[in-house]
Amino acid sequence: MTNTPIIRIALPTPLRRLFDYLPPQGIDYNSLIPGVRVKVPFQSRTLVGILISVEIESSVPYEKLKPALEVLDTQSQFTADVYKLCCWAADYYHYALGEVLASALPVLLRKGKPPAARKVRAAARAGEADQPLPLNAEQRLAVSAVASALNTFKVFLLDGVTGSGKTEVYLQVMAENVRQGRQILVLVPEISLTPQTIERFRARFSVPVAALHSSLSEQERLRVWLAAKSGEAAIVIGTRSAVFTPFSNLGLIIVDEEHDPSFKQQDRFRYHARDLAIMRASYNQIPIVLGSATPSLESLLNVRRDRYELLTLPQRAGAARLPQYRLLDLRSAPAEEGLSPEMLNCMRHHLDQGNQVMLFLNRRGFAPVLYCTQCAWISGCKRCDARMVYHQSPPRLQCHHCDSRSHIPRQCPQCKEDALQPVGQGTQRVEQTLEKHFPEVPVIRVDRDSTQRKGAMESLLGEIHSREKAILLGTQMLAKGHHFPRVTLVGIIDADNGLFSADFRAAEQMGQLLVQVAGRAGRAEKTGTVVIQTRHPDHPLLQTLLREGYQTFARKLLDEREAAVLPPFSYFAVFRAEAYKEQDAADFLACIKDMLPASMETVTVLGPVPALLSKRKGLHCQHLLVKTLKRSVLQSALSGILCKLESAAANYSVKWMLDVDPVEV
DNA sequence: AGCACGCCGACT
DNA sequence: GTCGGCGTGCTC
Repeated sequence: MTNTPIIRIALPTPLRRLFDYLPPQGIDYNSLIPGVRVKVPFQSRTLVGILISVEIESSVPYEKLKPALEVLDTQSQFTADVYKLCCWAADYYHYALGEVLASALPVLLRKGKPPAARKVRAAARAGEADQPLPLNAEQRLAVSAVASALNTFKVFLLDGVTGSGKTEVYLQVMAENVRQGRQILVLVPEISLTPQTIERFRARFSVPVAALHSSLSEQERLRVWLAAKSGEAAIVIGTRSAVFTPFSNLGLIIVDEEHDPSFKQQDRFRYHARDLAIMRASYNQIPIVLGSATPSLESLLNVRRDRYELLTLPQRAGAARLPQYRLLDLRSAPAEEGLSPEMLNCMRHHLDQGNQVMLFLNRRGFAPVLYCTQCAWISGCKRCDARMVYHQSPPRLQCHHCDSRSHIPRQCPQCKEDALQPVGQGTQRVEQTLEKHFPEVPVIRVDRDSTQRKGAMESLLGEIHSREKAILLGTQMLAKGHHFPRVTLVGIIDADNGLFSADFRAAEQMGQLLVQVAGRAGRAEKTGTVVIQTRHPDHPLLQTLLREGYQTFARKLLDEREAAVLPPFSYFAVFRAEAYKEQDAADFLACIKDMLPASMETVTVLGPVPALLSKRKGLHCQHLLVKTLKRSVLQSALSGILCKLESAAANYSVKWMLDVDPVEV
């Protein structure tokens, strides 16, 4: 027996347990505070872990305990709420606590760098803050509802279409919070954190506004993190990982475009930033506002169950009218290169009046596949279960899943005939068609290929704003977050993808996309038109969306989900396994299936089945779906098997991951 | 997940 | 004789 204390450390490793160490030699035991970073030897490596607790004894034999190398901090790196949030998330998403804690820290701190950043001169604020805009009755109601809940935990769903003045509601609620000297966290989807957005917030407030986005250097990121922790930054705007930013005095959280799937992290630690933000608000007893023109079905159900308070904004502020929808039946009017004659006429009409037209097609490249008309060969990817996309400039075949590229064959690789044809439409091909039809109008293409270069997006946006007439053509990156006041016509080139899909969320996402895209049309007092090309103009969901609007559409979808017992009326988790041999992945998942409580009739297990994209980068991917009617049953069923899983995985050569509340199945 | 240890093939 | 292939096993 010894009276040396033991320190329990969470390490950034996928092993779901804590590790015990002896304190560093000669250290003052008073400096062993939970939450400090500790440098420790771990097998042959040195890792930076987080001190969780100080213990009197360890279940590990004393002679196996190694002394830690160094305590790196004098105070915890975690505020109480963030620490609690990490513990909750590690449990809920069944992810190793050490990795969750590490992911909540800026990279420089994870690596063991000192918690300090070079000071920079605070940006000089030019002139007075912008004045608040006058509010309509519903906006005033929304502002006062949130303002009266300051200092209590309450979730608000702010349902307001584009142009209804949602941002103004945020700004005025924030202003009230700023007056009380409390900090604000604003979460936005990746795509909408543009310099314009940040500028709008900066212009309104005379307090420091910091932004956390992907193009910051690690040094800058640490600086913002420290400024928030010290209370110096009054407002932090950031994408999903900003939900872990420490604050000294957080008073309000806003999640803009709460339905956006980019709030769910899709690799490693698969958390949902909106859901974590709600937990965080409850820990702090503060209000949280979820805003969207197209709320998620999850949030709508929470409104229905009186967990959230719904705040609705009227259709559109001022004189601007809702866009008019038109369906074009592609079966009766054959499209030339993807564009039906009626679509072209409509475009001509709007362009002749000096307006802009926006066309939306969710496929980049020239054509989605190269096809041999002689022997039916298609350009498949060798490493993926997907097709190589035909790109024209620069000419190549390219897989959009593994990025492998090849030259375009002149003759069919299979039958050697000269009969190859690019089939279907991508943005590059539509661009070419448009240039033929409208030689006098500039076509501005916005997709991943045209915005790859740093600053390319900004210059394309600049061009759009400087032009009168123009055709904007793009993938969904064009649909989100940008404002184009001159656009009066929006064309959807193919709406059918969302109508018939294996993923039960496809219809919800299609509806959200159509409404969001439509919201881009007809601002600035010009009436907008939305033209939708489809082969299924009678589809009931499409009809409901266009005739009765998103709310009714969403209600019908919710009813369908309830009838089919799909989320949010049930709870999903998916085990994904990848292996070079398909059988290995399937066997491993079958082994998990056997571990799940078979007797429990409230747990349904489906699979293993090949994933939608069954082969990626040469790896075969299989899924196992676990579904329960009660959240707590899912939680305990998963907890029960995860500890056994670590050792089992080694017996199969598989890479596996667990996705709780998956956004795609 | 890493990373070391371990036991069998073609290289200066 | 050694460099190095990735199978197996462990991390306080």
